[in-house]
Amino acid sequence: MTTLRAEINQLHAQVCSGLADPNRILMLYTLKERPYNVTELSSALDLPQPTVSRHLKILRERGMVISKREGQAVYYFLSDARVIEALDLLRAVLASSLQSQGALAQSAQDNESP
Amino acid sequence: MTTLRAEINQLHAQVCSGLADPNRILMLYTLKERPYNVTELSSALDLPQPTVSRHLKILRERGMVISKREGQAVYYFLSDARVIEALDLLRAVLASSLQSQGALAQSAQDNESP
DNA sequence: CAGAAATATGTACATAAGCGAATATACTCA
DNA sequence: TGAGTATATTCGCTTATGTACATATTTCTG
Repeated sequence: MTTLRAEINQLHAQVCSGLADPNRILMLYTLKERPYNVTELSSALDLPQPTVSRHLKILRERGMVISKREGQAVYYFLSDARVIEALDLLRAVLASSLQSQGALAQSAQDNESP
Repeated sequence: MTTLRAEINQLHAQVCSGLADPNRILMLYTLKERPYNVTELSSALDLPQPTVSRHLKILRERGMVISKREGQAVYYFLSDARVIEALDLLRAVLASSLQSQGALAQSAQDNESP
């Protein structure tokens, strides 16, 4: 299906590419707890303000966070908790993967210098 | 927590970065149905064989697919169905996002040349 | 063992992406 | 309106990533 390819291109361009940076993932997990404005997020994550602003822009353009101005501050909200659900699933995948690798390392060790 | 940051760095490096290319996402969805060898996948997705091989290497290094040699062919298997679950969640996020945008476009149209 | 088939890798190149530093814009309040 | 605070953007640079093409490697078969 050319339709599937198109849908997946959009999935990548609009969502997955938003997860293609560790700082952005960290931001999403941070915003899961409560909304932050840029300065708060900047100091909470110990990242330069322009860096935070740039990443937030990327997440906003992809519809993964929502911004709301309150006076001089702009607060950012996680727009869809399912993003966190997805990330948690991927963390579970990672955990399994690490466990498998560990098991392999173990069996390799068993076979070491026999 | 520096621990959270470390874990998320690993999550990104090992899993999320594997999803940072539309062809790889397409490959994962394809392998969800059944195992494919490189040639089959290459022709099924209409991608050059070296391209497919390279992407598969990336997915394999991240533990997202498993390879098994059968004669001259190397078959690739999806290693963890939760990757697909996560992608489906992200597709749902995308769908909601598009719907919101659509609603916004609609209300913008309502306010058009009043 | 030679040749074919399947897969992996090396190289070169183009492009995308992130970052630091500086600067611009938006908003508030005296 | 002008200073101060918060946020966004631009510029220059560096690094990372994907691809095409050619080639190497592995495995099977005769």
